Amino acid sequence: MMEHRTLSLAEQVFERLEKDILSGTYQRGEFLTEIKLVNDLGVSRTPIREALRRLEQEHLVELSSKGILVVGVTDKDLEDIYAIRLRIEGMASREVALHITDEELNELRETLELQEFYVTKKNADHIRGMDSKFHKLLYRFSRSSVLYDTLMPLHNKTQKYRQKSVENESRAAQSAREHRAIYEAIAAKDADMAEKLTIEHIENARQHMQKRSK
Amino acid sequence: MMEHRTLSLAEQVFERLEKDILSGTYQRGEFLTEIKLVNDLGVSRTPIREALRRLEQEHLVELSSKGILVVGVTDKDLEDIYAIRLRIEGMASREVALHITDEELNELRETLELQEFYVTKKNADHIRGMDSKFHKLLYRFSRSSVLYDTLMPLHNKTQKYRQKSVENESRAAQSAREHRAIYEAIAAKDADMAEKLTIEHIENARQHMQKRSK
DNA sequence: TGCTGTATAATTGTATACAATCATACAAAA
DNA sequence: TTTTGTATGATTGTATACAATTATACAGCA
Repeated sequence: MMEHRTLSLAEQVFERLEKDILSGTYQRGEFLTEIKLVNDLGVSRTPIREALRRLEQEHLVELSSKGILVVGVTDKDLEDIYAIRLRIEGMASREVALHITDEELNELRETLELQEFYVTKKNADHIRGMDSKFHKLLYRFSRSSVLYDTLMPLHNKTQKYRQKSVENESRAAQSAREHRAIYEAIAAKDADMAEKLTIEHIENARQHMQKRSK
Repeated sequence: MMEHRTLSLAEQVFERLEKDILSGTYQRGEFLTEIKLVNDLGVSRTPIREALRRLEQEHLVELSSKGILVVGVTDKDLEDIYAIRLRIEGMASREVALHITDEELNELRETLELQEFYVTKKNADHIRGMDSKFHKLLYRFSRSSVLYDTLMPLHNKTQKYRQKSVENESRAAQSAREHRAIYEAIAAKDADMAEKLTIEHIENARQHMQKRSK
């Protein structure tokens, strides 16, 4: 396992497994056992079990006496996720526009500029990283832990779709432009506009996803 | 610890701690340690730690090297929760109306009738139990695990408020009437009506809460 | 053939010992 | 007085042994 000290093994195992499930390394329907994970990850069962409890809570695995069933994210889940985000993610941006500080605005801008940079460089992984960070910052700057806790898992579960999405150059560029528009509305403290643009951004992502899956 | 076999100790500890935090037995701001919980609950640290990881995920506690900080639910959280439920809980009822089976309809009706019975008996604890079950059934019958996983923790966190709410006879009776109206719309497979009535129900609960807290 | 009981193996569940980390108090020095 | 170092104790982090449960295969029997 990696060598970030300060992150407990349980934490590292959680992130690794979450990533591997969301990215498809562990396939939906696959069966695992704790012992297999001990061998794969080189840590004892204790941190693995603690990570599995959290993954179960996120509905990414189901635990039973038979073993660990990888659940992952279905196409139906993705549709439901976008339907929900369409209804509440605008709330977050509204709150951000109302309360953001200069320092937070800088962090948001730097993230956006990096995203735009990676779009010109056509680096899909980094684009997705910055796309993710932009949304995560919005959730945090909403100053609502409830919104954060609700939206983060929903956003995370779209990872596999977004990976494909950013590999599409025109969608990646469009997405960055939409982020910039949201950023400008927030910088102008225009809450109505920030909310409206965020809803449109989610709606565009949803339509792009549905178009792809046909 | 209790004697429900089939539920693991980790599961029981999670439910017990969740209940004690949501009901206020453990107060917000209070510090716990794993050893204290070992003594309080009479089980070893292993199941306690697994439960704590889940509680941390739900943002009911914060874990650090100092110990376990009880976070609980603030008034601000409650406002955010109702704002979110107002936007998505109607979605769930709509899906229920579109897909419910006769058997599920029976279960919903029996839950509703029990709630009405306990309202006449003025049994606040049981009213809240049935109120909770009604919502939980709606989430389940929506056939969307994403909606279920999103709405359940939000609903659970309103427990302390709802306890006060059902102790108010007129609000308890009104809430039961609203549930009946939602049930009738679902039974008639009227998705638009089910959605509309659910939104109104949440809005009423929210207004009642805000009135109380003044 | 199909059912049922039972032995066995695989898996998770739990407790506990020990390691590592971290907070704290306090003393020493600047 | 303030800062810094350090010892101590408290707490969490991790590994592992053992218990309990459960799935499975298979033999025996109707």
